[in-house]
Amino acid sequence: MIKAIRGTRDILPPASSLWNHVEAATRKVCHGFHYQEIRTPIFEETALFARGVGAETDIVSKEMYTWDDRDGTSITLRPENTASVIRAYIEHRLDQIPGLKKLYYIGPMFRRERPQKGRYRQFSQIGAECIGSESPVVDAEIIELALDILQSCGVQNPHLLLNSVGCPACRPQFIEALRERLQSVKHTMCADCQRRADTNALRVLDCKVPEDQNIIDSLPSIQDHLCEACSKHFATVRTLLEALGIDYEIRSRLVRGLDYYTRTTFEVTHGALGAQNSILGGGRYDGLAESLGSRVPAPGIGFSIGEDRLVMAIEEHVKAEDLARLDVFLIAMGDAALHHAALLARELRAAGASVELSADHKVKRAMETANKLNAKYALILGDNEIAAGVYALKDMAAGTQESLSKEALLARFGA
RNA sequence: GCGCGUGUAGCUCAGUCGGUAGUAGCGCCAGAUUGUGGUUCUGGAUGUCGUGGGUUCGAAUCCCACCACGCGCCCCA
Repeated sequence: MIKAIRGTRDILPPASSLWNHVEAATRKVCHGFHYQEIRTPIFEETALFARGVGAETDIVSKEMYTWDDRDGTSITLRPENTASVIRAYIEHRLDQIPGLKKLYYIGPMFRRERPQKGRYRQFSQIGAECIGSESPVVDAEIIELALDILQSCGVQNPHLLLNSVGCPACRPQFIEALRERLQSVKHTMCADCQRRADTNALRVLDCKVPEDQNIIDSLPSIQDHLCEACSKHFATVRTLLEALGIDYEIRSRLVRGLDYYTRTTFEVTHGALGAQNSILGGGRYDGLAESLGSRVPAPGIGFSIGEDRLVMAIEEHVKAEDLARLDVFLIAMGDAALHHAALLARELRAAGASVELSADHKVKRAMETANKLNAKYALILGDNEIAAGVYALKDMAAGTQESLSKEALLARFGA
């Protein structure tokens, strides 16, 4: 048997209704903030990600699905979408269009990692980007958007972590200070940290080994090394978030894995997700456009939500079965009734109801099916009803049945 | 990519010291007289024991490899 390949999966009903629920809620919230959808290709030239995400990152150096096209061009399935969005922004000269570019996307991404709970090789991200402004107002707003999406999808108790990673003017100095300090203490740390101290000093801050935590707490904080402009920017973001009533935790150890981030970075974690407890990550990327070869600057900020993880976070209390609930199981008895029932089904659907027409001839069998499908109502249409000009509507949960005129029936479903 | 664990019916699982698979539960199908489900009762179907090798007279059981999933590491959504 051929099976879905490692790290990919089928999303079947009724679980797929959770995904629809999440995506519908996202679109609605995005509309409220006047973000509009952008759809970019799921594969791009490899160079886009190498330059955008950073050739030294794990994503680019070992996790991409890459192959050579027939003309020799190196092609890669997108591992994330921000680089593509900025590419589209530059390519189509969106900077020439008035106003800030506020874009959102929903779609699959690909990374060749070891699959785990909440980590797949094909996974879906919901993200948004606001391009064209360096203002901290935009930072606060996009964080608000991100949290609104989570909330409207039904995520309970999201935890917002906030940091600033500085800019090309101040971050190198911080890294230097960090590296210097590590030289004197790294021999007391775990093997991984000793390695990171030389290769990627920022990563030491992310270490989860309990014995290392005291040392890490004593390391220099980037908060103390921000330049004046970054410091002011960050202070304004915090003030705005507080004005919006958004709770956050400063996590000066929060460093992100993508090279393009500057200034504000943030992450949302959620319990009950296991080791992959990060549900959302984002940040500002003021230099990304230039590093992709743009002649015009395109400062921006964005985030992406792991849709698989988002669904996982809500499936305990948002029931997929209820989202895809069948309203009416329509039971027709006899050929005359069947003709009648098909037309009635059409009217009920027009009124907004979810309707299935029974294929069973025996009422008993049809009722059994209605029960198994968890229909709200069984609607019985036979010779008796046709003669009397009424419809027998049975409430499956209550077990009660009533005779209704067509008008009363349609009114029941909001027509 | 590394370490640990798991893999038997559609699902959850039992299976002794290696002796040729279970009346198991749930689900599914069919019945219990003619237009009414859920509870109950009766009957029934379904397995390459993850895959491929090896050891053995004999392997679901022991060994090896591979695959998939889970947990952790790395890293990240």
